[in-house]
Amino acid sequence: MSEKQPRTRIQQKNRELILEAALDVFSTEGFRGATLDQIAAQSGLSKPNVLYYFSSKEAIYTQLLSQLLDTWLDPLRALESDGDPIDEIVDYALRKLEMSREFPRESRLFANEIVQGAPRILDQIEGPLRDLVNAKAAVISDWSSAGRIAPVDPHHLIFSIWSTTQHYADFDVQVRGILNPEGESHFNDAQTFLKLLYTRLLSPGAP
Amino acid sequence: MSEKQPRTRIQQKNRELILEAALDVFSTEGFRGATLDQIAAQSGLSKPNVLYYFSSKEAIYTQLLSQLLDTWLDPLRALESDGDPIDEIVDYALRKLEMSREFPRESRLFANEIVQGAPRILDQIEGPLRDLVNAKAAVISDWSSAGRIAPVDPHHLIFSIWSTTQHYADFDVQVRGILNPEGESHFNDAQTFLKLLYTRLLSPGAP
DNA sequence: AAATTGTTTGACCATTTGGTCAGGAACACG
DNA sequence: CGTGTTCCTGACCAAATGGTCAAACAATTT
Repeated sequence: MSEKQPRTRIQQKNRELILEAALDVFSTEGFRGATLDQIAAQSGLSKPNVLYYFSSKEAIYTQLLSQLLDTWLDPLRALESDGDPIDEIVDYALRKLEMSREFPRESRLFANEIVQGAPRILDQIEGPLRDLVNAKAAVISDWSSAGRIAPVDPHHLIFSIWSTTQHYADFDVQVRGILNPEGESHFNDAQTFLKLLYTRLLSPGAP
Repeated sequence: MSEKQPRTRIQQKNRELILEAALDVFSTEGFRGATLDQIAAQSGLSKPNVLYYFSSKEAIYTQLLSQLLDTWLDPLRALESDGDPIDEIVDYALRKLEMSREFPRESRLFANEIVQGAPRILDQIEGPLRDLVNAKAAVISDWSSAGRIAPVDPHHLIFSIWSTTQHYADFDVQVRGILNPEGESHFNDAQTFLKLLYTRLLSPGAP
């Protein structure tokens, strides 16, 4: 299913060039909106040359997408049932926020795909992603019924972590437009805020 | 700047038909990804006829966008400094969630535009939106320093409300893919969760 | 150096796309 | 009814787009 793996240095290098350029383009234009000419220009290669390394526009896109999905879930995988529940969840949120800071293009690529109906990733969502989420939701659920954190719906907790953290990558323009200063200090404020948000939510207390 | 207003019933009706169809198409494909043929087909009119009512693809899009932005901020406008602070904020979040349930296409249209860099709405964001947010942030800030709610960064509070609520419209496919049941009951669960989230965050207590 | 294999390109193609236009059909109204 | 206005369409166009291909160019191997 995936593209044949590189045999020469040139192949290695040019594939990376293309994927890098394609990430730029797809993440800001979506699949349909992106053009091979843009990707070619951005990567410094000619269009036929791009198609020498990838069989089609779609091949580049799905390659990017499948590469991405795996890394994307690492922060959630790292949530362990051993540690302190609140720390684990807060840390998960902060790790996710960090990914938004480090890899905003990847986040936007994903956002574009999902907003537009996830036409070429739906099975990944209903398969592996769903399983992972259910597993971790079970862990949280256990913490909850053991009284170690305040009761919450674990699925919606996870959704809220996704949305609040990805927001800083996906809606970056909006965030910047409202907090006019150019500085990136708002990521620190976001960190503080999220720590607060989930600590207060989960600290045992009210029903 | 806006299209001349309708003079006949036919104009009225067909404009609405077009905008309705265009909302469908633009919200799932983004501006570049959408085509006039799709909009024409969806609206049941011929392509030249669509262009009889709107001067260009872009004209349809910007019309939709400017119409939208106004209604979109109503829930925030309704946040009053009079009422009980926590109720006001929780109610705001619930109103916003309700909009995600009622107008998911509008939410997705907006999401597409922002994710792709807000090329034709940036000034609206840096202008009116920014002003409104700052005004309401000031209100929240006052509540905060009066000790009526626990201290929080008001801007990031607002961002978190936007993201958590819009998530249910914009990432609908993902949400459904994970909570496999077809039923829409998850909106009720979301409501409960958000009520909890913001009540716990804002109830005076911890630093 | 010749032969083989891998890389790059200019020219080309079919289709799609946003948009135009001349004229016809439907409607309004005196 | 007739005449002006609004509405609608088929035919058309130029540009953009995804993709192909034969041939030129480099690298590598023998």
